Amino acid sequence: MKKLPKISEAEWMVMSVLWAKSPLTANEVVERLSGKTHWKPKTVKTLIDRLVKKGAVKFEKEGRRHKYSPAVGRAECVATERKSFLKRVYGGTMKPMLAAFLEDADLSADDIAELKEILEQKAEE
Amino acid sequence: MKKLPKISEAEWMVMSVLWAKSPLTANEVVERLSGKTHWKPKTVKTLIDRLVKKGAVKFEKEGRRHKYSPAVGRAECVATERKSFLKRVYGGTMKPMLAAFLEDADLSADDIAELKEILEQKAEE
DNA sequence: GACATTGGATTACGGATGTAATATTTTATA
DNA sequence: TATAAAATATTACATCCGTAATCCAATGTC
Repeated sequence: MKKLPKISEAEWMVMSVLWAKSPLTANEVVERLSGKTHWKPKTVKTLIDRLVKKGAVKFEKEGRRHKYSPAVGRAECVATERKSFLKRVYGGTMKPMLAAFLEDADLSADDIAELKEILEQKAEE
Repeated sequence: MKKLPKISEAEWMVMSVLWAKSPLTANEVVERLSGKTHWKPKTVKTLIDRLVKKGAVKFEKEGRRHKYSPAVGRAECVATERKSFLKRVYGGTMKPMLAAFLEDADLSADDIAELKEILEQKAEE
């Protein structure tokens, strides 16, 4: 299992748009971020460059433009983030944290049903 | 609601020991961290100082020693962290993230029962 | 009282991050 | 073909973070 680069808070925004759709040009990324952030285009470009340098994003030249795509999977990054979060704030134990999340969450009846379903399936294992 | 200082990864270690017990002298904090980390005492001192400067830790002088205590609650900090995490990786929607957590988690039968209980109570609201 | 010890205060330093501006290279246009 | 427009590459810079070392002040010791 290859190891994932560390993605900063601001960089996550960029990765999110690329995970949603790719490949994209730098400008397309900028567009998709406007509204969500107030970053100048140059800022976005810097973030993309850093992600490329870290190996989290790759690109191919299409004509003379670059088309960027994620080089790492969203699921793995999320899992990494989740573990780091857990370790930091809950010392690694899942249950208290899940309890806190569930209590806190704003869930529809359907959501609740679905989550219960998951728990029931786990109970059977 | 006053706003919480941002606590870095290394600083969380320090906060954790102070949340577990306080007040403590700097050296007591160092002791409680040894084993968990390889930090030199000076490093721990720096972290404590930074936390004081941020307003996350306070102290009173006992003779020439300082006795340090948390100035912010663990629960609030955890909640803040949780929200930041959520926003970053799931764009703020709870359900998919909870589903991922639950599916992934290694839970005992008791844990599952307790979590289901929470969901059932929520369903009644 | 002089000196060693011990703790707190100040300073250090490289790398990461947020937030860009400037410079250079391509490409399109007149 | 000279120049403007656009895209990429390079550079900037303050702050935060990890990781300490050094300096100073109070205390205990001889």
